[in-house]
Amino acid sequence: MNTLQLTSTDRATLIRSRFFGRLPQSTFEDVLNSASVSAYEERDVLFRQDESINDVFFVLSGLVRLCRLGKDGREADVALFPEGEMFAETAMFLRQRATASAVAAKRSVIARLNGGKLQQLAATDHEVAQALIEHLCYRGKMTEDLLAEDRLLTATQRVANFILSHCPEDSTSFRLPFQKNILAGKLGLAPEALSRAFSTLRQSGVTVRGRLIEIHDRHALERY
Amino acid sequence: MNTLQLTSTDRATLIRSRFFGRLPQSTFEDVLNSASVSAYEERDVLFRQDESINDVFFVLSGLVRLCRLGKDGREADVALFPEGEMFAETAMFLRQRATASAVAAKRSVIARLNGGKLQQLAATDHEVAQALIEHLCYRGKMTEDLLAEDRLLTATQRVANFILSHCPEDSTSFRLPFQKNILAGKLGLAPEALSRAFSTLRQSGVTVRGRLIEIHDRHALERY
DNA sequence: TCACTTGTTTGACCGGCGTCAAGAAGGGTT
DNA sequence: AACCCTTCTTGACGCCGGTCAAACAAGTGA
Repeated sequence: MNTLQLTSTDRATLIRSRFFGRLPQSTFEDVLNSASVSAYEERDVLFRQDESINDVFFVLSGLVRLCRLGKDGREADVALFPEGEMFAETAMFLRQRATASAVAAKRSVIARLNGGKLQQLAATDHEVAQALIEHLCYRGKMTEDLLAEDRLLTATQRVANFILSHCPEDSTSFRLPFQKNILAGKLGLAPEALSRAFSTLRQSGVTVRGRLIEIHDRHALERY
Repeated sequence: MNTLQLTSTDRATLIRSRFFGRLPQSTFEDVLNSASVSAYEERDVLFRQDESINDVFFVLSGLVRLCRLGKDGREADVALFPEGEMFAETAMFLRQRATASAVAAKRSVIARLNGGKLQQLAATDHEVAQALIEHLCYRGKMTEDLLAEDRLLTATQRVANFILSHCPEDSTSFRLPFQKNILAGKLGLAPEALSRAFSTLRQSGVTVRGRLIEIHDRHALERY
C-alpha cells in the first residue's frame, strides 16, 4: 500500500462511474477533496471483517474482492468490484463494523472517500443523496442476482451465464477479466468445480485456452 | 385483494418501522396521502416478475415472499418481509421491471405508496432521502447475509442460526413466526431438508412440536 | 364429528459439488 | 533453457441436499 496522486485517467474513471457520473462538477470536486489514493498489491487487505471503517472505497483500477469468513475458517466471496465500483457504504450509514473483508484481487489503485464528509454531503446535497440511492439500489440488485443464481442454477449454468454476459454480442471470443481463481469465488464455486464446468461446456462449443474463451454456438449456451 | 382504510394499529406499525420511524410527522402524513391499503389472501400475487411496477410496498401486517423463477420453472425466494418492512424500491429507482414476484405468504395487509410521489420526496426532502439510504443499506446487508449463509453454512447450521436469532435470549422456547414451508424457502432449502435439519438438531437438545421450538442447550446450537 | 385438503415427516435414491491429492501448464526469473 | 512457483486441470471419493413417493399430522369446513 502506497499513497498516490489522482491521475487524469483516474478522474476519467470517476466521471464514467455510476455514482460520480451523475454529480455536477463542483460537488464532484468537493467529494474528491476529502479523498486519498493508494495502491495495493494483489492480496493486500483494505480492511478486515469486524473492523470499524469510516471511509467509502472506490476502485480506480484493478479489482477488489469482498469476502466473509465462516467460523470454520473457510471464506465466501459476497461481491467483486471492478474498476469504477464503489463499496463499503453500508458500514458507514448503518454505523456498524465491516461485515466482510476487502482484499485486492489484483494490483489495484483505490480512492478512499472520507465517510463523514460523504455522509454530510448526502444529508445536505440532493444530488449526492440521489446518486447514493441509485447506487444502493444497483448494489442491492447485484447481490440479489447472486443469491438467485446460487439458488436456481447449477455450476455449469452459472458459468454459461457469465460467459454470455461477458462476451460482446458481436464477438465470438473474449478474455476473462481476471483469474479463474477469482471467477470461481465470485460464482460461489471451488476452483475445481469451475474447471469442470468449463470442460462440460466444451461439448457446447466453448473453447478455453488460458484466459481466452471462444464461443462457437451462442444458442447452445443460452439453452443451458 | 380488497381496498381498505388505514387503521390506527396500521399507523402504529408504520411509525415503529425503520423507514417511517425517522420521518417527521408532516412528511409522514405527506407520504401516507399517496398510499392505498389492500388486503391479500395467502398466495395472492402482489406483482409478478418482469411486470413494471411503480409503487413501493409496505407490509402493515402479514408476510410477503419475494421470489424469482428460473427458466426450468423452479422458484427461489430472495427475501421475506414481515410486518413493518418495505420493499420493491429498486424497480422504481432503477426504472426497471420487477426482478422478482411478490406473493403473500399469509393473509396480509399491504400499503402501496405512490412511487412517483416517493421519488419526488426523496429528491427534495433530506429526511426522506436519508431514511431511504439507511433502508437500502439495511436491505443490502440482509441479502448479503443470506448469500453468505448460503455459501458458508450447511442446512443444519442455517437452521441453528435461525433458531438462535429468533429465540429471545432470556427464553427457552418460541413459536415459529410462519409455516415451515416458508422458513424452508427463506433458508434456501426444500421443506424436506428443513425437516431433516430439525431432526438432526434434536440430538442437540432442540424439541419441535408444530410451530413450537424448545431449546434445552443454547451452547450446543452455537457450537454448530 | 367426519371428510378433505394442506402441510410435515420419513425413507430411498442419486446428482452436484466440495475436498484431497497428484499431475499439467503457464509465467517469471536467472 | 532450465528452474521454480503458482495456477489450473483431472481423478477419486464422500457428503449434503434435491426429488419422488408414501405415510402421517393438522387444519378447515360442512
